[in-house]
Amino acid sequence: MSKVITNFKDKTVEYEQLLNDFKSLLKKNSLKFTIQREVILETLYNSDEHLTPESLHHLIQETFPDLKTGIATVYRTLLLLEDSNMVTSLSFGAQGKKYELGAKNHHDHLICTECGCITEFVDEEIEDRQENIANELGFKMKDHSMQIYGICNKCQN
Amino acid sequence: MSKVITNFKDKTVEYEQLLNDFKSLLKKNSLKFTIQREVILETLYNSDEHLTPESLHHLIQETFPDLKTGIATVYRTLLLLEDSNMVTSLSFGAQGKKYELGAKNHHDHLICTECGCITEFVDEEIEDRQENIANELGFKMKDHSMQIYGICNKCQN
DNA sequence: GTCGCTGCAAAGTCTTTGCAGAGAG
DNA sequence: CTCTCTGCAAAGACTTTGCAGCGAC
Repeated sequence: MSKVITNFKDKTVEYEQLLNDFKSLLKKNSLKFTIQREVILETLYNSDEHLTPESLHHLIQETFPDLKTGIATVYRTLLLLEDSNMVTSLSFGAQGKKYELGAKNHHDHLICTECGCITEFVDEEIEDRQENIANELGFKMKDHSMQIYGICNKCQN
Repeated sequence: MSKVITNFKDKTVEYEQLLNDFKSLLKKNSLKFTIQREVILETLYNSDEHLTPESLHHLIQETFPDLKTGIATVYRTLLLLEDSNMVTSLSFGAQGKKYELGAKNHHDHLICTECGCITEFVDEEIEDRQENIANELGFKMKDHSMQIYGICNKCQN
């Protein structure tokens, strides 16, 4: 049975925990914990959306108008977070990537081609099959992504 | 049981057929059949690789040195073919898209993160589940794509 | 204090577009 | 002939990089 994930962040990862992970990561690599990096992590955490670097940047500017965060820092931090597997990126047909927190909370995506909205879900059956397929073909699986494109409930009206 | 697709093009779509489809498509939209468009379709057909616009362009320049095909025409034709569902594009983590012929021969992809090679496969079980999941969530499915990332057999050595 | 980080702007990529001449129908 | 295509080069969109001053540790 597949399961729609509506509030997985609250259930599985507390912000405190996330922040600590981030700090450990930074310390381990002799990197510095800056206000910009914190704000980026926090904004990603508080957003239910899948954000592009640009939309994330806008959101930060709105939420923290006093902090002049440059788009370059957003890009740099997203790369850092992605390399550390703290965020995952989705590439779409068009241009640009969208980022979301939490590779640990694996899930796949239903993407509406009308309004661009994204619904997340997990299906154990598919997860298992993917692993099996990779094995069958001599592939050492590291990750996977699945997108279903279609028209969401709202847009069908 | 999943199935690796090794030579699906030969088995399912003849080039003649493909070319005719393309010509019909063009005629239907009052577009013209040009040598550049033919060469692009033919090169896509003859290649087993998933091609980027740039690699396709290079390949064409090598194969048809007399024909000065511009990269812009390659982009324009790929967009045309994609809009008409004659080719499908894959977006990767990095930048750029790769194109392949034949939306009709649906299959998913195993992508090696080391060498970038792509193995195609079909798994009925997953195909069915995807359809079901979309239905369960009130989604009218139009298309889907699935990629498994990992390390291929060769690169494990 | 040191050394990494930031914002800015410049430089890179990749892709799209405008245009005048070429070519398909 | 007409109207679309093409190649070229310029423009655009998105992302990365260099640098000088700033700030975490």
